Amino acid sequence: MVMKKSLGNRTIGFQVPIIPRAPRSARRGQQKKRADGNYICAIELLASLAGKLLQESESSSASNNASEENDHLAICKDVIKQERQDVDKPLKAECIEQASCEESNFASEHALENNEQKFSLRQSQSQHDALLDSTSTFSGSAKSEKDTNLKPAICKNEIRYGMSGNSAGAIPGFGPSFGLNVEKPGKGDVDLANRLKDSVENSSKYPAVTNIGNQIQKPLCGNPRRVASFPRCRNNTNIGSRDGDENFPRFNKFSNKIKAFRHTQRIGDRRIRKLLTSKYWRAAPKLKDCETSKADGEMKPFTHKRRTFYKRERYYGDCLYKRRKLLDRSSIVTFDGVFSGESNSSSPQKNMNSDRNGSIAMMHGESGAPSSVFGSQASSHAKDSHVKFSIKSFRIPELFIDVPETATVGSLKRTVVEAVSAILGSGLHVGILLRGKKIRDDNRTLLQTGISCKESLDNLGFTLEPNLQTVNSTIASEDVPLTVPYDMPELLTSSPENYISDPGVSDVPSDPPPLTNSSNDVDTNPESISLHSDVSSDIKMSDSRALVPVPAMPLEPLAIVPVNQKNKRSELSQRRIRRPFSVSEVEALVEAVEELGTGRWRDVKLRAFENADHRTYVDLKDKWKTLVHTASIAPQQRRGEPVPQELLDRVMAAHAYWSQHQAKQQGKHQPGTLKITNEQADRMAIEGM
DNA sequence: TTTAGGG
DNA sequence: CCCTAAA
Repeated sequence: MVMKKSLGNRTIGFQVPIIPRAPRSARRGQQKKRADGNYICAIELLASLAGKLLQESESSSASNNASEENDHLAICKDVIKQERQDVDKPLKAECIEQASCEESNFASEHALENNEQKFSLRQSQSQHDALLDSTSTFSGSAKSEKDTNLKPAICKNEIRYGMSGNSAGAIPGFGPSFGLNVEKPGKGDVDLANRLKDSVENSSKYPAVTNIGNQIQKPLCGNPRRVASFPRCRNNTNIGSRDGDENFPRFNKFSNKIKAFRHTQRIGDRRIRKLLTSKYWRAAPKLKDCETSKADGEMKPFTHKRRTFYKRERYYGDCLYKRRKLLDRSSIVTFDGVFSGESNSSSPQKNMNSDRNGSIAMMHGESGAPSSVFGSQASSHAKDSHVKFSIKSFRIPELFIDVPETATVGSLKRTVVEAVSAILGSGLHVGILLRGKKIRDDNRTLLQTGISCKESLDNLGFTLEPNLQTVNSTIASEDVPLTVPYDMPELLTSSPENYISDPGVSDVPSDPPPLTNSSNDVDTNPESISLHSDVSSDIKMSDSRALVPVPAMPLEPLAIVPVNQKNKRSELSQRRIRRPFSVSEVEALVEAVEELGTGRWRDVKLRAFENADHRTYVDLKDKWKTLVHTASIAPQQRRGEPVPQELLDRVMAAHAYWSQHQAKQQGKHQPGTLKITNEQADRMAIEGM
């Protein structure tokens, strides 16, 4: 039998929490075995690490893992529960270092709570439970540790891990729930550059710090990368690898494993890719630079206010730096935004509206002033008016997974991951939905689009879509004032005025590490980072975490077939931006057609639109078609920029002429040859020509 | 890749 | 504008 699972375009809210966990089995230092099994996935690695930590901390009572694990689970759950109770208290504490594991747990937990309902995968209950368990376990282990000396180390690791995960970027979409606030700062940008520099510089240092952590930490570091690798990044420049390998001797082991894993994955990817490549998924995938994404992991840290944030930056510094190079442009801006965003973090509640996609909450505020109330709207769209977005989750494309009945749950998970990673691997970009409709015009301002109104906020949704590598690169919408990044494949654009960032989008493409951590996306991209930073508020933190945690599922080769015709197009390829023909273009077209006829669009293109890359011969043909139609209908019925009747007459004349001449006899016409039929002449006479 | 048409 | 079958 085949199981079909459909993710549908649903928002998957909480997946995040799940992600982090690795199967318990992975936990106890059994990594070796894992390696053999192809299964090694970042999660597992993490789990293993966690397990090691536990072992050590718990005194190497190593005996039976199983029982211990179970205990851990129990513990975790308990802890979680407790934490939940405590949850309400703000996470404000700046614990970057101390960042208590608890918090992290809490975050994930919280995320779960919030998102559970949203969880769209219709997994069998058992699977679901399994996921939860694994998650719990993971956190649990950490928790148990907290009392030990290791605690600090662990915490650090977590943080780090999270960061790296962020860089990995990835999947946010998929699991997406993350909260993000976007805001365009407008000021305070000044420091950004410096900050960035610092962060970058520090990034190199960071490793050292990490090392202090000891073995455990090392592994962690490795994990992120691993994760990164997951995604099929081939090119990986692997930032991680470099640093990691050098710094961490042990890492090599991992890397080997990882490689193996990758290998496996690739194979799987291929399959997927094939599938993807099929008509529905044309866009798919190239993997861009995977590097950045590497890490994954839980993203806890996210929020811890600024401090944390900075740390993160350091961690990722390398990545960021690279990214920056790659992306350049607006990234910085984004950052700025982010930083400024911090101020926002005000009330957690901000995010609260979720549309049906469950994803977004927007708020308006004047120049960054936190509008605590969600709808506060853009009362005045004054110049500096800003729109704040808190994206809790993204809608993802529907996925169909076809797996043998005999497949294991683990394989199913892997399959899902694979499918997800396949999509992610191709890169994502964000789509914006307003009242269920996609907004494609990136050049429109939020105001124009209506996104700034309260109502629209309620009906706003963000989707993650496979990125066409074709990047329109419109991205640099520098010219465009407010832009919704929507089209941009990779980068989020930060429009000068408003900025909406799309978390993860850009990064994602680069690394789709399926596994993990979602955070990466966000982190990776400067933009995303910025978003996160904004989120600093406690609540937000939790949200962000949620986002981060992307599911870690091991991959196994299963067949996943993205189907969805509905989505197919929307997700894969962006519809080109509509660009109405101007009168002058119409004139040029008419002229060319008069001379060349209606069957030589290629020539028409060359003759009259050679320099207009956005006008393909198909476009010209279509335009001609519409012109003919336009000319044949009453002027009142015509829409758009009116075309001079004179041109329409010529269109009709040419159309008639070439129709009669069976047109297309290529070649023979000399310019000016067009003859006007009587009918046309009459018409012209009537028109007064 | 182009054409030609339907959507 | 998109998508495709044909050529």
